[in-house]
Amino acid sequence: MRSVNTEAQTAPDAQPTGWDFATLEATWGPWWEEHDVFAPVDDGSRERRYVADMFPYPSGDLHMGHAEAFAMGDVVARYWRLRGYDVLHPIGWDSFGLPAENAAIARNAHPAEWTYANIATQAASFKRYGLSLDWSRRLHTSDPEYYRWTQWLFLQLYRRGLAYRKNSPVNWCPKDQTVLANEQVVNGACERCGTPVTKKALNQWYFRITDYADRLLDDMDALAGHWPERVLAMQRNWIGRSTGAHVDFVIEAAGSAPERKVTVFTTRPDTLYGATFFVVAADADLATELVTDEHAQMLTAYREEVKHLSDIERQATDRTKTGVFLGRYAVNPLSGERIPVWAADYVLADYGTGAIMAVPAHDQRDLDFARTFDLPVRAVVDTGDEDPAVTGIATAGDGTLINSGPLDGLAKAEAIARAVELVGEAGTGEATVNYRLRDWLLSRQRFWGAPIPIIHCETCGEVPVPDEALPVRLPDDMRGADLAPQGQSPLASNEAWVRVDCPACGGEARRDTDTMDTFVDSSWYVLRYTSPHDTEAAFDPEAVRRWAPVDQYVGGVEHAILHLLYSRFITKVLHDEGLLDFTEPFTALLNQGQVLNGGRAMSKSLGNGVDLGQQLDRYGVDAIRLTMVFASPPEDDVDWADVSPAGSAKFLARAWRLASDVASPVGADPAAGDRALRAVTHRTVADAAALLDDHKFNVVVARTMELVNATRKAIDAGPGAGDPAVREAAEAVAILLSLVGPYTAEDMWHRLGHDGPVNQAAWPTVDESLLVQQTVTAVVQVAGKVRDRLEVPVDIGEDELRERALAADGVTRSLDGRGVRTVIVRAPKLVNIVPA
RNA sequence: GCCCCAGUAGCCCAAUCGGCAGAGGCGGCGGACUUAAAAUCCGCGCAGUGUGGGUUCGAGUCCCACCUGGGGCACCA
Repeated sequence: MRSVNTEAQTAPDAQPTGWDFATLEATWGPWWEEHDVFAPVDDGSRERRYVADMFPYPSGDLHMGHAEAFAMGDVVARYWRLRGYDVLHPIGWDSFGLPAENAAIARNAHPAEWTYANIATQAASFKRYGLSLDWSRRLHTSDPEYYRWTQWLFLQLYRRGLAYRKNSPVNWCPKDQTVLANEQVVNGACERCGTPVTKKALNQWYFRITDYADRLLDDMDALAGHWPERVLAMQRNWIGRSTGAHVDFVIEAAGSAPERKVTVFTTRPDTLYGATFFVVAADADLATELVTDEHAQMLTAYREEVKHLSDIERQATDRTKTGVFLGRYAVNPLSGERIPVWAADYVLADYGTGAIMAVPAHDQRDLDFARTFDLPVRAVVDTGDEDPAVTGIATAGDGTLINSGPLDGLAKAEAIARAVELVGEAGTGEATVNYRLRDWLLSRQRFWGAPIPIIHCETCGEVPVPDEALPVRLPDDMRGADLAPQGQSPLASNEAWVRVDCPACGGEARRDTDTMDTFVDSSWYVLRYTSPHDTEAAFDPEAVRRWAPVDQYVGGVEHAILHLLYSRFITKVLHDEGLLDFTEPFTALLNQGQVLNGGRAMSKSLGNGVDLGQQLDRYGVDAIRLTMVFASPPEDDVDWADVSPAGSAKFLARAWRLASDVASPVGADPAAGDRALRAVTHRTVADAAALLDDHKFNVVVARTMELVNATRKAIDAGPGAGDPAVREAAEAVAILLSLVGPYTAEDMWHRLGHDGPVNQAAWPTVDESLLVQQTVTAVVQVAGKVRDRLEVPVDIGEDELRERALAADGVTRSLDGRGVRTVIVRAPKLVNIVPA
């Protein structure tokens, strides 16, 4: 059985000699704070870089996942500082949200109490964790000074027509008693609490993110190579652009119902002649509008039935198709054929036009429906497969058009183009594009969020709260049971808060009582970091120009769509508003993996949780950070059962001891030092830079370990502790180690005789001449197998190397009299002799 | 079903352009020091790169097919 680290199984280890992490932490933590080491200078003397970690939600204390993510971000921030950049590395809290409200209800408190207590705990933990953050820019999205500008942002979108209210069936979480955005529904369940989501017809606020679908998609080209490919793939998938055509069908008059036109969206206009029936979404208004009196009762009953299905049930793909005939007929605009109109729940009200032409021969869903209700199936593309009417398997591949009048004989792609032309000429259709992406439902019926800054007036309608009246503050007299979910926002019951004079007419009016999705808060915070104390604007355009966009963003892949898509959208809106000169907020993205234990995510129910605080107590901050970084590439998961924080501590102690052993004075000229050790030092530093640029932090640690080993050997069994090359190596170790073990590295740096912070040291200059080797081992292969090695000068010529290789003992032995067919020479490293 | 990513030693992981499969660590084994242990130091690599083909003088690396694991999308017309 696989072992799992748990508190119960771990007996205290003895600490490695000399190195005492508790003392180092107590010494250097306060010293960094006192000397304000990590705030950017922002005076333009150095090139600026902006690195941000996805800010935390203040639920309890920091956990192992935070420890990993922030360790990664800090490597980048510290590396860039060493490379001479002026680095902005801020911290803040995503401090609105449901957990605070639920805690407040349980404890009869105000959500702010729980929230700010947790923030204080987390802030203390962040400081202990030794992160190189600029604390002066700290922000909390639940501060009125912040959410004032979130409300301002809402009004920008409102004024641009990008924020609107509509009545629509929306996702409703019965447990949390609030609506959810599409992005927050995972497999038909609430992303937060796992409760199956139901549909509810409500009037809700939306952001028109679909207007930006094309740009969100196309601008990803610029992110390729800098963002993880899978995140881009997920966003592409989510936006789901599909090209096709709108085609108008006339629905014939029937009884009292007049003739009317209904448009469908199809990606396969080539199959128009194969449409044998017509389907509208059962839950769309269109269904009730079309149904004849005779069939109305059937439809009502069917709609009732559909309404009671959960999303999970409705989406089961193996479910038998259901639907009702509406008593009407649609006319095919090309063939003139009359086809029956049905309502069914497999057609979605909010995708395309909520109506489709059904081509059962070439669409599996339509075929399933046709077979259930015994509707005709007519193949119009000869794909070479068997007849779908017989097999029950729709054919979607390429083929030759048949039974299709003017399209007969064309291939699929040609037929699509021709069909679009034909409907275009007839004035009954056109090419179009459709998206899976839906508008962003942002209103929430909960308390702990930024109130939507709209006032509802009977005379004037929707009136935006004037900018100077912002923020619309949350009342501070609501607590405990006042906040209990009740199907509408708790704010609605606070009459004193709701009643307000209309800003337009002065008459009696009421505030909008919904609050904003917390993803609105987090969609713009990286802009706020550039001027967090600005009281005149959401952000100072000058400051944004200096720092933004974020050069390196770090966070978990769980936000691959949600937060990242929303931030990209908001950035584009602010760009269109003329407030930003860039259109993407995050130039580069790094997704750190998860921290697992025993192959599974840590969880209470599995009992495999590892407490960060206890790990820090036991091994020290540096050892935990080092363990996180060294375990694997940043984007891979770390399994705590597979790693050894004790081993990390051992290495840190080993590195740290080097500093005390160095016997040459500060400034000793390394040129006089041992060349072999110097070559290792300079090679390591040069490689580390390339590896860091490539985010291979685990390899940087491995290379640092090598350098430590080489230095140890030089002290004990080489030129000795007094050699200046040993000092040079130890200083390089301190600098490299400062990326992941800041306390240990800082102490080393000072023991080595330096006064300033190690993170303000310069990245060591690499002496290229030390990287050049005099001789190199050339490998001699016979038929691809290594048969000999030769020490040769690096600049050996091809001919000479060939001769020496052919004369090599191993070659003669291996050839054993056989002749030579070809000799491939790659001077100076390799010769491959191909025998005859 | 479609789309992405990954399979290297008992384990975590390295391996610029296709060029000696092993840098680093964990574990294991052996040794030095010790009355003993801890700590420290030294030494030892045990797999031929998921499978099968292909290209090449040469493949962990490139191509094709497949297997396994992880993730995303999925009644989206």
